[in-house]
This record gives sequence, C-alpha cells and structure tokens, in this order.
Amino acid sequence: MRMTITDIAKLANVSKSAVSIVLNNKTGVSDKTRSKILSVIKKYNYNPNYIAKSLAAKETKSIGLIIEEIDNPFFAKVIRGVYKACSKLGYSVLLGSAELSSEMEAEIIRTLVSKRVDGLIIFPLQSEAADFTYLSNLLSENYPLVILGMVTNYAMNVVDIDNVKAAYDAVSYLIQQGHTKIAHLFWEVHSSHSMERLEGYKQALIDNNLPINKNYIIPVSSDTAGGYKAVKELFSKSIKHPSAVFCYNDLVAMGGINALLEMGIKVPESVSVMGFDNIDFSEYIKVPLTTVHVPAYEIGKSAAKLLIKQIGNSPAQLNEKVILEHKIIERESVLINRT
Amino acid sequence: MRMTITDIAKLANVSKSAVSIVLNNKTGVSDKTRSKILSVIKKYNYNPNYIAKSLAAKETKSIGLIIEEIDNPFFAKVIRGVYKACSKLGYSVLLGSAELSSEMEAEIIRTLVSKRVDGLIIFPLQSEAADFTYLSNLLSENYPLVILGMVTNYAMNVVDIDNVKAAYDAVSYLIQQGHTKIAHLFWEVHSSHSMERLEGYKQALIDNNLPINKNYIIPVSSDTAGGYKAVKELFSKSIKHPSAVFCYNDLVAMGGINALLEMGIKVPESVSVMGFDNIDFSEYIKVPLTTVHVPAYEIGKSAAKLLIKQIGNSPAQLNEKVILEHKIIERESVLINRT
DNA sequence: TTGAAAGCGCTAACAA
DNA sequence: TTGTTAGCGCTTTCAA
Repeated sequence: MRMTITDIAKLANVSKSAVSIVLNNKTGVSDKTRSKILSVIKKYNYNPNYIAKSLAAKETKSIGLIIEEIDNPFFAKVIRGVYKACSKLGYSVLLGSAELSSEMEAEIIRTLVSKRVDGLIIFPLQSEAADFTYLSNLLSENYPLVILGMVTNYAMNVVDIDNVKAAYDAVSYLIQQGHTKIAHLFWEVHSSHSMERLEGYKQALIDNNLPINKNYIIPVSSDTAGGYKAVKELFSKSIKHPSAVFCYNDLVAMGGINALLEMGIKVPESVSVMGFDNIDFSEYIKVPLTTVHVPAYEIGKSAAKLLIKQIGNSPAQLNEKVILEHKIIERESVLINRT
Repeated sequence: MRMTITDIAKLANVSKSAVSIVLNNKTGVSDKTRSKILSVIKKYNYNPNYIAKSLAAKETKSIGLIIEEIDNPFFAKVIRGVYKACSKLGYSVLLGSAELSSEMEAEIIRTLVSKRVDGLIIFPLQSEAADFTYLSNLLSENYPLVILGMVTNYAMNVVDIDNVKAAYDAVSYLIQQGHTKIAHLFWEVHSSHSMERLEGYKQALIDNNLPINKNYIIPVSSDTAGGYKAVKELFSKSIKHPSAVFCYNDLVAMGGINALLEMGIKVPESVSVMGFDNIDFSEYIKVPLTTVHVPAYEIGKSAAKLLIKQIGNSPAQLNEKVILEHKIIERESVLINRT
C-alpha cells in the first residue's frame, strides 16, 4: 500500500500536523524536526495524496481548459500557452474539447466543476438554444472564469484580440490593394469570433462605400475542407467572381487556395486570398499566406495568468478585459497594389 | 455554500448512503426513494464533489497524458485521439508537456501521480542520465501505464507503429526511385523514435549494399527550423551532395524543402525529400510532401483504450504491444523513377 | 430496503 | 514548537 502522512509521522516520531507543515513549506516546526521529516520523506520516496489535500484544503490546483478542436493549430497554440503559464504557477490543466457542440460544452463544464477545478478557461460556443445560461450559473457562483472571446450581456473576464477591428483591418488592407469585390468565408458556427469577423468585414466595406453582396458572404466549416468546398462553388457559379476572398482562418484560406489553383485560377494574380490567425504553417504553403497574426500563445498565457490571479483574488469577481494586438502579415497570397 | 450529499439526504429525508447509491446508479433502493432523491438532486442542481468521491473510492476517473510539445501537429493528433477515447469512456485527461526535458517529465509524472490519476500515457524521453528509472518505479507499483514508443529492458504496454520498419520502408522507397546518396536528418533527442528511425535508415542502406556516409547523418531539432538549418549547411558544404534526404518528421522536411528552394535547388527534380508523420499540412505545402503516414489519432485512441482496460484489469500488469500500420504516401517531393 | 458509522488522507484550529 | 482533534464530502461495510 501507498504511504500516508500518518505513516511518515510515525516513522519520524512526530505528529501528522508537523508533517503537513513541512510538506507545505510552512513555518511552525523546528529545523531539526523539519529535516528529520524531510529525510523520512525522501527515504521512503513519499508522494502526498493531492486528492486528500484538495478535499481538506478546498482547492485542487487544477484548472479546466475548454476549447473546440485540439488539433486545430490555433487552439493547439492556445493550449500550449495556457499549459505553460499554469505549470509555471503550479497548476495542472484538465483538457476539454467541445467539438463544436454546446451541449458537450455544458457537459464538460459540469464534470470539470464536479472535479473541482479551481477555475475555467473557455472558448465559448454560442448556439441560439443554449446561449450562456450555463455560464451564468458559474458566474452567479462566483466561479473563476476566463473567456476566450467576447460575450455580450454578461460581465466576464475575457482575453482575446479585437476581432472586429482585425477583420476590419484585413478587409481595409484588401481594399487598399485595389479590391472592390471581396468575398468573406465566415465560420458557420455562431461564435463570437465568427460574428465579429463578419461584422468587421461589413464595416470595412461600408466605410469604403462598397456594396455588401450577399453572394459573397459564405458560411463554411473552419477547416481546409470548408474553404475548398466554398471556393469551388463560388467560382463555378455564373456570377461576377470576387477578386479577393477574406477567410475566417488560415485553414479555410489554405483550402480555398488549393481549390483556386486546381481550377487554374492564379493566386494572387487572379484572385487574392487573405487568411486569419497566422498559424505556423501559413508561410510554408504553396502561396505563402497573407494573413492577420493572432497571438494565440500569448492569449493562452494571459488567460491562464488572469484566471489564476482571479483564483487568488478572494471572493472578488473580476471583469477584466485583456485585448491583445493583432497584426497584418504580408506574404504572397494578396497581390500588392503597385500604383 | 455548495450542497453536499448530506444536504440532499436531509432534503429527501433519506440517508446519505441512499443518495450515494442513486448517484452511482447502483441498486439497493426502492424506485420510490430513488425518484424522490433524483427530484431533489435536480431541483437543487446538485453537482457531486468528485474529489471527495475520489478519495473515498480511490479512483479519480482521470488519466495523465505526457507528451513533448502540444503544438506539434503530430502530438496534437495524438492528444485528440486520447481525449476522444477517454471522454467516451468517462475519463478526464490531465495534460503534461515535458518540452524535451526528462527532468520535467519526471516532475510531471510526480505531480500527476500525486493527483492520483488512474493511469498514465507517456511519450518517453530517454536521456543518458535519467533513463527509465522513474518509469520503473511506476512499474514496480503496478501503476497503469501505456508508452508511446518502444522501451527496451522493461516490460511495458506500448502503442506505436514499427518505427524501424517504417523508416526502412521509406528509405527503401527512395532507393527504388534510384537514389543512392540519401541523407538522414535525425532527431537529436535520444528518444525511441529517433533511434529507431535512424536504425531503419541504416538497415535499408546496408541491405541494398549502399555505404553509410557519416556526413549524411545529421542531428536536428524536430521542427521546421531544424530542417532548414541542417539543409542549408549540408548543401553549402563542399562534399558530394545527397540526391535525397529522409527527414525525421514532416516539420523537418518542410524546413528542408524551404531551404532547398531558397538555394535554388529544385525539389524533387534536383533533390528529393521524404517526410515522416503525414501531418495534415503536408499536402498543402509548396511541394506536397511524400511521407510515411503515422496514424497519430489512432495511436492516441488505442493508447487510451488500452490504458483504461488496464485500469479496470484488477492488479494485473499487462505487457501488451499494439503496433499500428504505417504507410508510404506518395506525393510530389520525391521524384518517381520512370525507368 | 434502509440508516448509522467508520474511514479515505489530508488540513487547520486549538490545546498543551 | 508540538500534538490532538475535528472535519472536508464522499463510499462502504454492517446492522437493523
């Protein structure tokens, strides 16, 4: 059987509390006792039961991280950032992947809360049905929470970029390069990122007195297949083709470029495509991607730091917004206006 | 304050044990009692404390997953597979990323064991110093364990492909295409994958009566930067240049191709390059990658299933090997021999 | 079918 | 500075 604190106490001829004090690096025992206990611990390679400690101390030093798809490079970076900050600050991370289902998301939250994570970082999905009721429960309990996206109507801690602005900047950039017919492949899932990027797209068009063409606003899944399919359809329709397409993310853009190339349409000579996220691979693809850089790793780190700060922060519920900077990365998928 | 099982018991006028039975879907209460308890639980939206349950029941329904780099697409896929299988079987996953440090790895194992995960899936790093002593501890405790790689001298559960064979096949393929001067960019970290792929490379050369040229065996970091750097150096040396390079993984291959292209060397016309892993992006890059497919997602899933099976499996310690199939994926980075 | 009680391995008052 | 004791919120015998 595994050793317990009681065993150690007996072996060292001290009380459990003395061992507990030593284990937690607190003051209250003499140096002699401490070193005696320490040596027993080392000798038997004693590894404290954190479950028992968690129950007694009412904290688990674990947080939950809920994202959509683990193997999406954007989320992978976020996860890494969260993990990095957490491990530095002594927290473990329990992973949750909702895979685009908000019921799943609610379910995951339930089990993680049940497992008493000290706080939660959530990339929120907004379905018409579910909305944020499950989040508002947590909020009303004062559960430490950081959201990776904007949420209206609730005061929450958020860490994100300004997606509206970023999309606005991206589309404005396209307009500056002389484009007037710009399509947008937006993420079909009703999420804050999806909606905000769409909004930024529209706003840029409006501010530049360009018409909003419904045929140019196309819902896609957020992966290469989504971009591929949408572009194939769009460019085989007998409508006036756009000269540029602004994509929800780099994956969509990659799929789109492949479709274009396959149809014999040159990128960027015939049509420009703009991505979003600046994932690691965006510079290695056939046409290195012009995109907007989203500091995913930093988002993860900031979120974790903010969360842990809030966990420490007495019962106070923060309402802090951390908005990180985005940046247009010029590569080769958008034709530069040389006029 | 949060509700406890005692609260629910009082509210429903029953004993704690009755509530416990209902909570765990066991038999031993009448339907009437059960539904009464259920309604109270629902009414108050009671969420059991899994920490307390874990302490009493001596299982956490969590497993630990320790890999090297979260945002490496190969590991991301493995993580996804593990997560998928675990969530289906009612387990949570605690993430650990060792970031190439075997001290880190040992440390992570320690905390995860302390948090009493029911089992561990580990992609093992082998440093000369640390070796597997920390694993053998777990083994001697009969700790449920699955290793994502081969380990000699210890009987362990492993899930992996046959890396020696896969590398052998890859290099043989290159030889079939007429290559005789084949370089290998191998992962500088002393891991089973690294060593086995190197071995397969050598064996293929030997079996085909080709010399092993030390100048052609180059240690690299396992990312694009590593491949880029190594190729730049190799092809600026005044030695006979290889006509093909077999890379530790796709990332290395991508970096290598970029270096080649930058130097004005055509891929595959002048030099062929072969990857390993078949990550999602390998088909989207400038020269779509010929590579060996590693079923990362399935590896993750199998590992999780095997682990959970072992967790259930009384005190028995298995020594099961699950070797998944690899497969050469022909794309465009290796020139096909048309003779 | 029910309930009482002991115990899981810790922490944290409180006394000594 | 030490040790004793009462929980933390569950599960699980064991009687009733």
